[in-house]
Amino acid sequence: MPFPQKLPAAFYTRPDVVTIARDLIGKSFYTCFDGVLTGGMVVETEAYSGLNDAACHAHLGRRTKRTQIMYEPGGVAYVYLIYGIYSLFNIVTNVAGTADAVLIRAIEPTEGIEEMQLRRGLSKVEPRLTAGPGLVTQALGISTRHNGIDLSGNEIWFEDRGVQVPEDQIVAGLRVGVAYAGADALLPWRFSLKGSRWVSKAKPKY
DNA sequence: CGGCAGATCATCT
DNA sequence: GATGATCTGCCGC
Repeated sequence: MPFPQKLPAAFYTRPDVVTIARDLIGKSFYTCFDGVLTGGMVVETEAYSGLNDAACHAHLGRRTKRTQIMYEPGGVAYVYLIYGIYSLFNIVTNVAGTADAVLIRAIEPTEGIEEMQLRRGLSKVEPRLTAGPGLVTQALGISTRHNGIDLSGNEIWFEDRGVQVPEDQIVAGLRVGVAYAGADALLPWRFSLKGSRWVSKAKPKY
């Protein structure tokens, strides 16, 4: 099979959001706005499930203006503003009517590094470039105006570039910033690439 | 390096 | 009216 290959809709519509979050480690994440290509390899994700996950915005089928996009078929973006400052990017997964999503928390930069430095206001290439969910979106030029965008298009998409990540190189841990979710905060639904300096430094409150 | 205050606003109660 | 799937800068060690 020739690489690179844009991830097909079938990758996102699978039913297990936790599996999808794990599978995304090692895939490539790109944006191309006004002919400017930026991106890198996904090294950290978190899974959120509409069913049985109090940390999910769409917990128990909650439908609000903000969460409605999560009920679309897998393969579109869910982007929302947090703390009035940062846009967080998620991939909606599973079939229509379900509300699962994968938060992209960190990437290892590979394409358009200078442009990403410009967007982040950094003169050096360091983890602060893309190691965190609010930083990835800044570096890639993503904001809430991209909420709902289709990942089969040519502005925001994911690719399989043939990178093989062995199971034992993927670390499962607690999600960050979801202490409000009670027992569900203990779900090991955060995945990261072992040893990568591009994984965010944030630590779960447990 | 660790802890903490502050930024800033769309969304939801 | 309160809060958040965050990040930065400042302060003290």
